Amino acid sequence: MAGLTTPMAGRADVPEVIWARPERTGRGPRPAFTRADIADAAVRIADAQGLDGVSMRHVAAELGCGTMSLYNYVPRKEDLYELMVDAVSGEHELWEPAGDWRADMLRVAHETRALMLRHPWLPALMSPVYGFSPNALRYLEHCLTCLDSFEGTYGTKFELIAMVNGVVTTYVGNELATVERVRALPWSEEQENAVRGAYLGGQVATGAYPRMAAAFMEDAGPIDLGAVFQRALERVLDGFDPSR
Amino acid sequence: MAGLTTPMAGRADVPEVIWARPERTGRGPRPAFTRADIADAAVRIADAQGLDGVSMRHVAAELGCGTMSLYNYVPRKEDLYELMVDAVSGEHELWEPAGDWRADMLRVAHETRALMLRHPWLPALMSPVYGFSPNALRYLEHCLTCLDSFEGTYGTKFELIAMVNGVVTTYVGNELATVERVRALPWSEEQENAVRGAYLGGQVATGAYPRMAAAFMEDAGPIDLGAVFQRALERVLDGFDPSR
DNA sequence: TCGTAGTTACGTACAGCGTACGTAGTGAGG
DNA sequence: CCTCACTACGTACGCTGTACGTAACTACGA
Repeated sequence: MAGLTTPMAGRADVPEVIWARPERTGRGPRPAFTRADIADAAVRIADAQGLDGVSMRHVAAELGCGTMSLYNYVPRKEDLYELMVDAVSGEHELWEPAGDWRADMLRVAHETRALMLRHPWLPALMSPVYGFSPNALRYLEHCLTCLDSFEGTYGTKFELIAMVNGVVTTYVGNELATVERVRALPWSEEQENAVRGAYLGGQVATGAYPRMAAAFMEDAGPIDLGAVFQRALERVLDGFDPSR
Repeated sequence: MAGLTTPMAGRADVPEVIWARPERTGRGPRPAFTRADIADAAVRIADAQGLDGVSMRHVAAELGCGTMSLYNYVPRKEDLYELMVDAVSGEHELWEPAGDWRADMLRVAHETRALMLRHPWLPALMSPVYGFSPNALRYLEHCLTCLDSFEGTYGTKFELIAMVNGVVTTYVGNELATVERVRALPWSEEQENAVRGAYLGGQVATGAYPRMAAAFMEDAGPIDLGAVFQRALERVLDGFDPSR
């Protein structure tokens, strides 16, 4: 019933976790690339040209093989994304926790932010990808180790980790979105800001949004995204901290 | 220098906030549709077929006009998305706050969750879209009104609103991702879960992740996503609450 | 009153995408 | 040794966003 197609080849017609499939089965000519080769090529392209540059054709070209050959390694493009996320997840440093879960989780969060700033396409892939890749498991275990000193069930620990990761992804995602948008648009940042600022100012000036108007009066200095990030983290951790 | 092309028509070659452009300028034949018509058509398609169904061709067909006619109203597809987000943002009820910012923000969050469950494509559009559409401004002003009883600067209020919205988007996004993924995949949910569970169980059984293994031992009941959402919100608000 | 300029409408076309399918060649297992 | 699972990859299909050109329409300035 399921044997009508080639049994092992990764054609997309049966559920599959890519990590459960062995890289090499023995039969046939030996594959020209490893999964790591493919992931690295895709990451290289995404780092240089953004996520839009990651097409099956481009990755294949980067590897120097035919487009369709990629499908021998990766049944669907979604799996290529999973490979990419796993590859950069391997960059997480897995240090020995200091024993203070609050400080340790803060450190994890800041390192994750740095990772995402290094690979700006990562936040966009964090939500859709949910497979537990090898490096994701290692990262999760590391977070749990940081929480050894946290008094609570594993359920609560998972909720803490999910919350911190969610906040990091959201904040860095926003941080990057503004930067990337500016870089992608065919006109200058000044033009963009001028047009949007003029529109927003005009709207607020109508008097329909009195509190927004008051907020504009109050705000003076430019916002420090790093400080905003730090405050957000502190508050989230406060929400889990029974001692405060 | 910028007058080489048609001055007013929304061809994408100069920065522009779609909301600043008047729907009708006077000259030429009167437009066959309003922006609301277009937004509604797109929302209808997205609700029925998901965000992938929203292509310029499909929306045009739903409206009963040629594909390229859409570009008279919407210079780029991104603007169509902005129209969609604004349209459903109009569904936010703007009630009179009770005066307890914590309770009021909780209510806002739950209503936003309901809105997103009604329009499952919304979380996916929340991050990329950052324009201050009319209904987004109304929503923001409403949140600020809820925070009248909150002691803090407008800067802090904005951070609170951003945090709550971020948490809602993230959580509902995850909630929906699992549901949508199951619906989109060509095999059954049981098959999917069996395959992924077997893989995950195998990994944990290797002993490489002792805390993950312990967590699996502990967990018993199925997780109630609504309760997880509620707890996350409470904790986030705790982080902003000086009285706790 | 009449041109004309600024619009609307839309067909055609292009480059790019993911990927189904078919075929040819390779090499280990029964 | 034969067979069969695998690798490799060219071709092709249906889909996408959208640049461009043309024709019809209408409000405004002269």
